[in-house]
Amino acid sequence: MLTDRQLFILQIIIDDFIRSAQPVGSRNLAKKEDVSYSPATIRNEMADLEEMGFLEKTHTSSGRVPSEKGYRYYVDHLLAPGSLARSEKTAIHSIFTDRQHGIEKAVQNVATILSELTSYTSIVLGPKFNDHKVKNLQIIPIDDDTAVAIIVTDTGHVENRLFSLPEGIEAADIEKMVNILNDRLTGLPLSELQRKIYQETAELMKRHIQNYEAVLKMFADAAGGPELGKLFIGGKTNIFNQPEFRDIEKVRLVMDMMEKESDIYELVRPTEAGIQVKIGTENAEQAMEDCSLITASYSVGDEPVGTIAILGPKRMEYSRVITLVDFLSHDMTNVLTRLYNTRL
Amino acid sequence: MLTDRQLFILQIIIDDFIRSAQPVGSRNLAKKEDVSYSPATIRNEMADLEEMGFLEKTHTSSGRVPSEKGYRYYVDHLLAPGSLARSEKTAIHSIFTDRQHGIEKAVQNVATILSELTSYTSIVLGPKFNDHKVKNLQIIPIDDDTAVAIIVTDTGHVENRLFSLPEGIEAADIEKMVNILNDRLTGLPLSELQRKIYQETAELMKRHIQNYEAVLKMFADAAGGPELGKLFIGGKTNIFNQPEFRDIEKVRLVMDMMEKESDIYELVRPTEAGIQVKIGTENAEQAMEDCSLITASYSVGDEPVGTIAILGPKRMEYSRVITLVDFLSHDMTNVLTRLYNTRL
DNA sequence: ATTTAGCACTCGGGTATAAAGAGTGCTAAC
DNA sequence: GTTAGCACTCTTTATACCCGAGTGCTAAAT
Repeated sequence: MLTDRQLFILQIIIDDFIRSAQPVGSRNLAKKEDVSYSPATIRNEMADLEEMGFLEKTHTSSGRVPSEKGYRYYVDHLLAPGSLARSEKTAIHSIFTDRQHGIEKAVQNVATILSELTSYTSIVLGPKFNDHKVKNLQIIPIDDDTAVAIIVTDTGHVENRLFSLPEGIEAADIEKMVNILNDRLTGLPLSELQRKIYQETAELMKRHIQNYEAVLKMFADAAGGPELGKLFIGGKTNIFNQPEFRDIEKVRLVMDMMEKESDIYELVRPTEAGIQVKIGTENAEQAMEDCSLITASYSVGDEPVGTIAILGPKRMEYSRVITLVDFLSHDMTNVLTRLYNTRL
Repeated sequence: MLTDRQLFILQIIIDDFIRSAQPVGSRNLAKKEDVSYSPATIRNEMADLEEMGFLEKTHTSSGRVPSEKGYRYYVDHLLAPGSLARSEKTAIHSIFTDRQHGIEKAVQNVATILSELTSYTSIVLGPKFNDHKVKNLQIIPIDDDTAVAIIVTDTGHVENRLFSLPEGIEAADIEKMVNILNDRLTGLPLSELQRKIYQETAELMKRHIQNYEAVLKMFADAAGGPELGKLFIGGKTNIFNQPEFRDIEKVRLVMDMMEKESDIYELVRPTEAGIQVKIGTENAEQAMEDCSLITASYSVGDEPVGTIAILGPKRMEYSRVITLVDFLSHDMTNVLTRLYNTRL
């Protein structure tokens, strides 16, 4: 449906626009060394490409600019697979060498480095802990009517929550409870914890502890943690560098969205595995109209547990970013899988 | 040094400029009902005020704009003490009624509500936990060479850190250690924890546990927590509403700063008690040139533990914000002091 | 049947000019 | 001491103008 020459011209136009942010005209295009057609020929092809919806004009006599459909086609069919510089690879690997600070810090670093490497905004959805298994449970009484529930997972992650103690509960009873809980629940994945608390321990507790129900209920409530991981965003202000965001209203739209965690979750919520590219209005979010989002999930074993994403202008360096995000997501998958399996 | 009339005029000019963001001219000023001088008189006074450095012109024949010195004088001498609307007071009190979610959530709410109430940007430096006392210590081994250190304070705050276990340590030894640690360190303020760990427990451990030193060292390292509380920022994008920040470069400067935690810490690091107003270049930070910052510390008992702050344009509603910040900081002090004391 | 050269036309951006509006400073009168 | 009057300044807005980059179309060249 598109001739080779049309493909070639479309590609050059988009490549050029991505670099320059300027509408590209037939004259300048013809001047490039690897282009051997006359401006007039190019104009004709451009007119056809526009008619088919791949290009647009900003006004009647301006050069051409890729349309959303144009970008889509470019991403789906024309992308030259890029490769990473050695320095980029080492930068990425270095994130995970220092393991001592725990997963959170590492994920934070991923966000920072991604945004620095791309000079776009990075979003990293930290791993969810549903699959991680309970290593240890504690109930630490704070005063007469409050206690802290602590859950340690086999990955070294610690969840804690305050909860109310019913009146008249005894320290000895709490100790007994903790023993029973640990005995029965250690090794369970967090996702099943809440469901199994009653099932596994109620019977036993009934026998040994009076008034156990109220405590157990509070503890079970506290155990119902967040389903998703934490969000990290790097390079929030990088959008200011983009010439098409000289307009303060546009910047504001994007900035406002970035402050609203729920919107960002919606954007990067893991859906399918692999790399996804959402261009402009392909994103549900209104504020993303002039932006594109490239997401990749990373996994532990075969289970996707989080997402890394790059948010940039529609005029994004798709090739570079896709290569980078792909590489990094695999790297994260490897590291996390190894980390997790050694602790099984 | 300033006549009453000059004070009066200065005040009206600043009030007006804060409202309108427009340079104010003699003609318009004279039209106000409570002004009974002719434009010419006002012009003379304005010229004097300018000569003294309280006012500035944006160009030779523009109206006057307050200088930094003008704002300073206004804040120090001319501020009409404002009062809060009932709705504002209830909004503030409501932050602390729901205590179940712990201090972090409450502080987060403070930031959000502050920014909504003022439509400026709010910064809240969460309480530091130095004074909070150790309630319970745990060491949970994760695998052969890693463990999590957990510190629970009497306020229900939980600190946790991953650390390396030396080789060949036994589970039984760890249990003994935890017992000794709890026995000796419970009740100590966090700030002294690290220092006292050796002092209080080394002797005892030497007697019962072999190879205790390596573990103790790691644990002591992990206990050295952050000195300051967490930062919360609300309404980051509110600056976009200010007409003097139509300029994308100015916005960027401020936004960049807000992404840099260390800069913000520097800005709101608690210094003296009470309310402080820093206008424009009175702030060390370059990016604050066109902004003002109003800070107030809040305390537990007599000890300041954190800061709340409002960051806005130099043309800020000083009166309103000061009243609000003052009220809120006292409210927080009361709530936290009560909370803390019941748990002593 | 393509491809290309040539040309008329369009539009945005930059510059010059003019007029309007808001404001000042100064002088002289009140 | 206060104020009216006036000349002057500077910004803003509007208008006209030209230039450059680009297009679309037609006709010639390949």
